[in-house]
Amino acid sequence: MTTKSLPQPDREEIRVESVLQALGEPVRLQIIRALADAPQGIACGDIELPVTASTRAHHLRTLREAGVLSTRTDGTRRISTLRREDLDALYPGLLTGILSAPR
Amino acid sequence: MTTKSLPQPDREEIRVESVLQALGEPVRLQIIRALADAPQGIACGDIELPVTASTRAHHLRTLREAGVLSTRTDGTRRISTLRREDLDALYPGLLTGILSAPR
DNA sequence: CGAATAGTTCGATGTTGATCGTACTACGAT
DNA sequence: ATCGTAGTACGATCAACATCGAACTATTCG
Repeated sequence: MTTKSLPQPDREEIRVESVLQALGEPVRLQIIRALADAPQGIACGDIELPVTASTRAHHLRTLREAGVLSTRTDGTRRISTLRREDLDALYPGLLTGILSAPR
Repeated sequence: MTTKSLPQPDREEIRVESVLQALGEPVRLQIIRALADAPQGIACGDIELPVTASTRAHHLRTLREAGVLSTRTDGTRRISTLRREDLDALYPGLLTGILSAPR
């Protein structure tokens, strides 16, 4: 069992436009909320979503490339976690504000 | 000199997806930053933007309909202000987090 | 009134992006 | 080695949207 991380921007490369654009999509917001409830990370497939697997992969890639989440490989599974520390450092309050919104 | 406000969603009608999507566009983010620096409001045309007047109007409408800003008519001018109170109440920290981002 | 100014609306165009199915890769188990 | 599972990559399609120019509205000024 190995563990490898997928490419993602460094903290200083994260741009607020990309983060906001990434978060401004209903399915992706749903993903973020699921991740926020699972600080230890969650397998992509375990998130209930109204889209097919390939669309799900597309959204996860978008979020990862924007710097919103981190993905590591664990066997055949991909475990994603929110990059809470980086986001809080860059945009203090942003994540909390978004997550406090009524669902 | 009359003053009339343009239609906009009530606070409880504002949806976080719309807000994020509205903010996730470079030109619109530029507008928001200008508004944040002008609490008393600013005329649309006085914001320096790399787009034509009609595109500017389009973005201002998007932001207004998302609930991000308020526009009132003042003579031939349209004065826009950030709906900071509403946004802070709905998503505490969100606006601050966004505005604290490096330009 | 007519002209100038500030801004919007409309229609067209090009680009971006969300979605899907299919084919593919990687890993684990039998 | 073969099979099943988890997920990604690719190509196509369709909808959403950013942009522009031109025509329009509304207000102020002369």
